[in-house]
Amino acid sequence: MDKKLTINDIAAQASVSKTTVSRYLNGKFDNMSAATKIRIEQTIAELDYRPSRQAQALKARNSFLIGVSVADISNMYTSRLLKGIGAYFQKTTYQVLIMDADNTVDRELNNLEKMISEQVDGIILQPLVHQPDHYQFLIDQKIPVVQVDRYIEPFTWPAVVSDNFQKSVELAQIFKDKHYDTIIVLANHIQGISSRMNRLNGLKAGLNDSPITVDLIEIDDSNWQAVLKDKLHTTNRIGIFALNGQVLWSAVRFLKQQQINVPEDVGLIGYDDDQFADMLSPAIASVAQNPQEIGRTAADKLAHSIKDDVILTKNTRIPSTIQMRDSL
Amino acid sequence: MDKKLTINDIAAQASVSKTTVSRYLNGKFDNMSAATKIRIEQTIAELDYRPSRQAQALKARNSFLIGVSVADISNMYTSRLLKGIGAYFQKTTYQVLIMDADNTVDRELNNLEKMISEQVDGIILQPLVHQPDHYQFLIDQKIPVVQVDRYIEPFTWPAVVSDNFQKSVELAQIFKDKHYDTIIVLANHIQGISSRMNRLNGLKAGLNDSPITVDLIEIDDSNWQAVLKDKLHTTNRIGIFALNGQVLWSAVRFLKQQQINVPEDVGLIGYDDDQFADMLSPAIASVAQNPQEIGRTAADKLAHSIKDDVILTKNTRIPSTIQMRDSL
DNA sequence: TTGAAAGCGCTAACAT
DNA sequence: ATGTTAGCGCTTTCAA
Repeated sequence: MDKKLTINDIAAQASVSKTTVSRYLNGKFDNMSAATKIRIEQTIAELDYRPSRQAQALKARNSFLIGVSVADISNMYTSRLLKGIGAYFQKTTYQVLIMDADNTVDRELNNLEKMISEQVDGIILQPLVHQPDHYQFLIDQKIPVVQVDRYIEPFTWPAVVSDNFQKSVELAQIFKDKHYDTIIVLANHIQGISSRMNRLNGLKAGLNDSPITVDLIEIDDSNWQAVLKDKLHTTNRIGIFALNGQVLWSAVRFLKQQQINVPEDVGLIGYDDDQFADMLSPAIASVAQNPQEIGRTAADKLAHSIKDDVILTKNTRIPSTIQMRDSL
Repeated sequence: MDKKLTINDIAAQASVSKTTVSRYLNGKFDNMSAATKIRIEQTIAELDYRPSRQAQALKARNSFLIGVSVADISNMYTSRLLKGIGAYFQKTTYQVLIMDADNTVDRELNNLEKMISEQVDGIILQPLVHQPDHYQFLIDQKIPVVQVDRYIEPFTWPAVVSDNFQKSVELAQIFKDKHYDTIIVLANHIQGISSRMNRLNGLKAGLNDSPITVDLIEIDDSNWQAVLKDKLHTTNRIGIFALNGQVLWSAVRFLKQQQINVPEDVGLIGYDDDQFADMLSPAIASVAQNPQEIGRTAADKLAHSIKDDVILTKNTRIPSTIQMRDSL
């Protein structure tokens, strides 16, 4: 493999100093003769030279790198989140370093340390842990961070999330109108995940003036199916509220397998994966978030936070919508 | 914001030269007194210092960055592909720079140029264009590249793909056994996308000893629904073969809306999104690829290609499996 | 209008 | 066992 081209090669080839080439690269044409400019331009084109971002970054003391840490890269919420983030930074000089924590705390930690080593200029974080002290090392770095989807408490960094609590209050009203007796909230490990907690708490808050009871089942629990089956043995009207797409599909699969009919035997609504929910028979009601907009907004906030060196700790809520369908 | 720590800060604090610190960082303890080692260790821990990868990379003449260019980040195939790639490089010193071409040729070009500027050590590419000359600038860079999912022809870089052709031959046998008369292949723009072409051509090859005809409908064509509807007006036994997940769901939605029954009126099988296909009624048969393994394999090939500076142009096929279900 | 030289944070050859 | 020094590719004074 031949050696990489450097600014010196261009300088030599164009018979100017590298200072002048550097000026050209940075658009400083104020005091440059047209002839020189053209010569450099042609040389660069001819040799197909591209300046090293490594070296530029070293000099500039910032890397033009944005770190993005997601909980699990392989779900649709994340995909769409990344779409929003990527589309934003595409138009800028920043590159995006995406790291997948794979829902593993150690891995997230490792990823964040790598980001620091990469001298990232800012981080978008979907945190796995909700205690701020877990992230103290990051706080100490004073790198701009924007949280997405969830947040640690108390607020240390701004967060861009869905209107989880409010939407669950709305959902509570629907359950009341439809005369449900019991709501079973089905979730992954919920403790400390603010989005999930808010979905649960919003529901409880919305139902606290009614006799409707709320039960939580975490599907990380290996015998959740038995527990759920047990709860379904009643003449009460029961609704299941699945707190994310993955959990929703677990529920659908379980109900199908148990030959429990929706909505006759039990009502069902879940978060995310709206397009698929629509295609089942019966069509499943769902709460549709807007992860792409969450990503875009977070990217925008981060960019401003980097540029203005200003620390915003406000929580931004992106509206989601309840899609009513036959399952409820 | 306070200035970043450098190797000089550690050297000063620990009263050694930065060379010694550098030796410590690189694990060269051969000729280092235990006392010095401990002192440096403590200083680094105390100040929470992390060496700058920018500077290390500049010195080492490589960036420890891997560029990944995907056609569209927001679909499940891609998510799982990235999972496999990320899991592999997680264990290495490489960072992954993911860029979404958003199915736009210009954007892919822009992304690849950015990767070159970042001096990436290698690239994993899901190419949008199949003419090698479109990528000539990349070929000229002599950066190791591994293609995934599809490939340009003639082979310039190694590719890791699914066994598309072979699996379609298998599928052809199923269509024959089930006495179909006509197969409608439903796809996105197919020209030049090797994976899609191979799926179509494999089917044709498998059917060429039978009277079964094959029709292609591209859903990029705005009136594909009318065309499809028209073809369905026959007493022939028709099977629809959707070449990816997105297309499959378009088909499902169309059939549902037209109240065309599967499998009574028409047979249906599609690529990808296997878990969802399973939950519909009737359950949809599908060809399940293994994108995570494709990603892992591509990452592994790329890593070797970088390390050994060896150019492999072999095509690697990762097996997929046909999941037969009620829809066919 | 242009160039020489210093320096960004790090590594490595060559001292001692 | 440790330090001095040069240099990676670039930008930026300062000088001419």
